[in-house]
Amino acid sequence: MPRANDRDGRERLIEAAAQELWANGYAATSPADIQRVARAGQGSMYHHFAGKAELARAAIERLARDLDQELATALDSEGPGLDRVLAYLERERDPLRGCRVGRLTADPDVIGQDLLRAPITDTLGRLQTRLAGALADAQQAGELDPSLDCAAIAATVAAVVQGGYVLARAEQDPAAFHQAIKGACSLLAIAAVTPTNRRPKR
Amino acid sequence: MPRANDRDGRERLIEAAAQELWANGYAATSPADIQRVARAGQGSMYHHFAGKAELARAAIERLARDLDQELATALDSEGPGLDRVLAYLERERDPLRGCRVGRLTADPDVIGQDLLRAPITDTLGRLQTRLAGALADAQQAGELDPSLDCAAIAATVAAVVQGGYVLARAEQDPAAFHQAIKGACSLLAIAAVTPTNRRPKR
DNA sequence: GTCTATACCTAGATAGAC
DNA sequence: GTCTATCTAGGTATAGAC
Repeated sequence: MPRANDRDGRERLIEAAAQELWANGYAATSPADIQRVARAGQGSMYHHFAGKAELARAAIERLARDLDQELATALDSEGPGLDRVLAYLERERDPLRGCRVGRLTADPDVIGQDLLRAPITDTLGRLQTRLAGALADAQQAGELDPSLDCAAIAATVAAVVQGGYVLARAEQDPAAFHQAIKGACSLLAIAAVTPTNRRPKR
Repeated sequence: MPRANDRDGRERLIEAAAQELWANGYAATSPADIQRVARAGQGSMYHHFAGKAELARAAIERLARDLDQELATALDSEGPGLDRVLAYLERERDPLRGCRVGRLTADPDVIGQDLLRAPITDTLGRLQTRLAGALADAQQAGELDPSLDCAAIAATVAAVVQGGYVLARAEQDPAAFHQAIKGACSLLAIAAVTPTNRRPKR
């Protein structure tokens, strides 16, 4: 029975693979890298997993599950819908590290294998569903312009975060990420204070 | 002197490398791949370039220059500032293919070598400068809420596009990209129609 | 400039001992 | 379960002929 601070080899391999995938992506991560980080040998890895792809699958599911749980905590909380969306945008992050889930979409080997891509599709899909729900709450409460398409705004909000990582990595400067977030918040603020009956009914 | 339709080996190598980098990224692109696409041998490639990194450098500069020129045409045109920003957002793209420049930020080998990263930094930086300029024009013309920080909104707009690619690739569906764009356009539309004197001067 | 041959290393995986 | 040895293919680069 595995203990928290003395995990068995299988668990160490999954966590090492997750860490390497986050840092380097799939193509640039080799089984040897993972074994070194996990302090496990070849035999151990190939005993627990059929190969690189299967270990990556477990690691991606882990990364996706962890992020999904964090987002559930952040977004399904109590409080006004708009506050939840803004809190998501302003969540503490390490911009230069990139999104542990979104960054894998750059890897053709990941995108091309349904088993590897599915956790990514799910997590980013659930994120957008949560955001859209919070935005709908905001509209219900009269906090947000009711003419807006919640699903579209949710996609925009998720995209700003994913794209913010891209800009920050391109400039090697976290400020680029924060700029993009700031702009998104200010646009939402305007959509929030706009009178709901700005447009005539016909 | 090279002709357009019978380019020399060097040119074919650069274009093949650019194509492979766009499709697969740096780590997953091998010299052999490039040679096959370029219909060039080992000797040819190593005659023209010192190695994979140098060829990639030429290819990334090519990709970045081409995109930069396209964006200059699209964004430095005549016309109202806000129209130019919306035209940029609605530019025709292949969402599943990803951004030829932005996608390279996922590659640690690219981000980690200044010579490979510089064209990416430049092109995305110039994009944001152009967007900020168009937004400032819009503010000058009274088309856009003057309380907005143009640089921040420019970063947001650029991020929505980059992130839209991520979402589309995650879902393997171009609709995800278009949703994110649609939301951004509708937020800008609200910021556009908001009266400029909504906030009292003091 | 381009070709072929060669070299060395790593990726990825298997086999069998313990 | 983990270890070591081994294997094949491919990545990356060099050498020298043409």
